[in-house]
Amino acid sequence: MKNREVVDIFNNVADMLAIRGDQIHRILAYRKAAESIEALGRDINIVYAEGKLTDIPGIGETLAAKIEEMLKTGRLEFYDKLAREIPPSLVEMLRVEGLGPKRVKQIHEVLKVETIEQLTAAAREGKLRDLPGLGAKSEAKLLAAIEALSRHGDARVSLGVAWPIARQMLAELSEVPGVVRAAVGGSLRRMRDTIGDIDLLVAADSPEAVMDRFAALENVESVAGRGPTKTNVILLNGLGVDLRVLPVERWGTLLNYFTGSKAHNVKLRELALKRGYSLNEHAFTPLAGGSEILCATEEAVYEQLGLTYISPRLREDHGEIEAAAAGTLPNLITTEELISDLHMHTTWSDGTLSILDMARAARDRGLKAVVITDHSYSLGIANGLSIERLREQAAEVRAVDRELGSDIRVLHGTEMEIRADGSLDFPDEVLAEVDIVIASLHTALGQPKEQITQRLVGAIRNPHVDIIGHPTGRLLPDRAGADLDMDAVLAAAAETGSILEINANPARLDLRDIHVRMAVERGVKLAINTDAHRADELSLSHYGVATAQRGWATAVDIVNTWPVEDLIQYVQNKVKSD
DNA sequence: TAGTAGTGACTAACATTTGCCCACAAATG
Repeated sequence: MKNREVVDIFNNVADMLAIRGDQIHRILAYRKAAESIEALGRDINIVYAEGKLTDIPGIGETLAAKIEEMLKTGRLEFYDKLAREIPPSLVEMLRVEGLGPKRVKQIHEVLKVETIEQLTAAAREGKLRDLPGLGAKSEAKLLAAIEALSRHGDARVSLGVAWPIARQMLAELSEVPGVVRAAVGGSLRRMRDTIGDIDLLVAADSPEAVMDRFAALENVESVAGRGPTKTNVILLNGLGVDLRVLPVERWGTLLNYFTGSKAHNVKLRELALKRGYSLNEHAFTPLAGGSEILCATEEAVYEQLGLTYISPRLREDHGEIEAAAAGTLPNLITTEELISDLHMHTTWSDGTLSILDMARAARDRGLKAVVITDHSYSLGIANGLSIERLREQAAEVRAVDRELGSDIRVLHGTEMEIRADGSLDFPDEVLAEVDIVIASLHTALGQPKEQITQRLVGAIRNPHVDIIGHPTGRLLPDRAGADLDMDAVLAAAAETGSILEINANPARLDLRDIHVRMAVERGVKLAINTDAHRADELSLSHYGVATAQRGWATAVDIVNTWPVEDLIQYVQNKVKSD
């Protein structure tokens, strides 16, 4: 059984318990366990084999025993028993916006409705409006919500899709008279790899004008709710957008609240209570009575709590609050610190620009070094290079390097295929001729864990391979990527000094945040590369930086901050030390 | 249910807005 299945079962159990009306803390225990396993980054089977299940936050003896049962038998008796009482199809009904556990229970008990289909029929027949607490309006709203669910689902979109939309909306709201500040909040500000909805915040004294403009933006399909301080809309693409407007003197608490995460907020508010304040999005209020303490900046919010400022990228309740209290937060990598990009393509394979044009574009962006890394021949669909063409290309790269002089170093590399059988496209003597070797998986990503892990570890152990490109091969938001044993991959990289890539393309973000953090903890070096196929894709590096930040990475962890001579020295040492 | 203190009992997840019905459920971070 995989992590994902354990997570799903625990989440389903939590939903079933909620519908049944169980005690809140029991429900929370299952949710917390599911979240912890989701953020684990390691195969739960391995953690179990090590006897370390109860080391996972929120897993005690009872849940450890349940995990053991699932891993050993593939089933959970408690879940099966619960399913006989609360049909799992009722859990599906919770996905309908506007339906929570109480309503689902009520509808199930009174009308014997068990599925979304039956719910639709009941609503069409006008049976819902007679239930206490519901009316004709709720009935119509539920029908619309069911329709929306079947049209868009409740899928998340990738960061790269949400970010430009949010920027555009923000720009338009900023133009409204009276707007002092406007910002993105939520998971988008935290730069999670996928986004469930967009959260926007505005500082203004009179919200009405802002709300009007917001509701009238051209990509807005419908207004789902509107009050004096809060409006939420659905975009044409199905994405939800929330807008919150407060006066500027409350900006710090507002921004902090609306950035989240929820778990981070709850922890902060608990901390506030311990220090004698109630904290909400408006202000700190002394429990003993007295006037509010307003925070115009987030720095002031954290200071009031006795914490150093915490970057939005870290706000997941993954230890950042404790680190801020102890003053041990890392000095996170920034985009400005990147001076090289080690992975890009040209017309020699599937890129759109010549070597010279790519190098110039990189130079114009202020980079000090680039590595030209076109595909190798077994990736035929991308016009991969043969040995002969690779050698021809080397001459052109050297010429471009000379032509551009001291402004930028242009190095020759390759993005070489790791073939399905684990062999590499180029022999060692050819690899020795190029400056930087990236090895990547593009095919047969569905191989069994053992096999694909060995395939990647084999490449890591080749002394000529310097970087592993987009290690898992995932594509957001839907393709999961290779089922790698990340413990084994990181161990091999740590041992050999191999560099793992954080591919900055927002459709990849691979390595992902939790694996970046594991790599940083184990001293594995990382590279933030754009994998650009066009000039404008060189600007994607900030997504990679955000991912690195979410993994608590600092400049020393990221080889793109190093002077290029140091990097060349580093990869040459790898060959020598073999 | 987890965690803690202590081997069975107790505590623990914050604070809001909105809609719709007329007090509460749902949704938000």
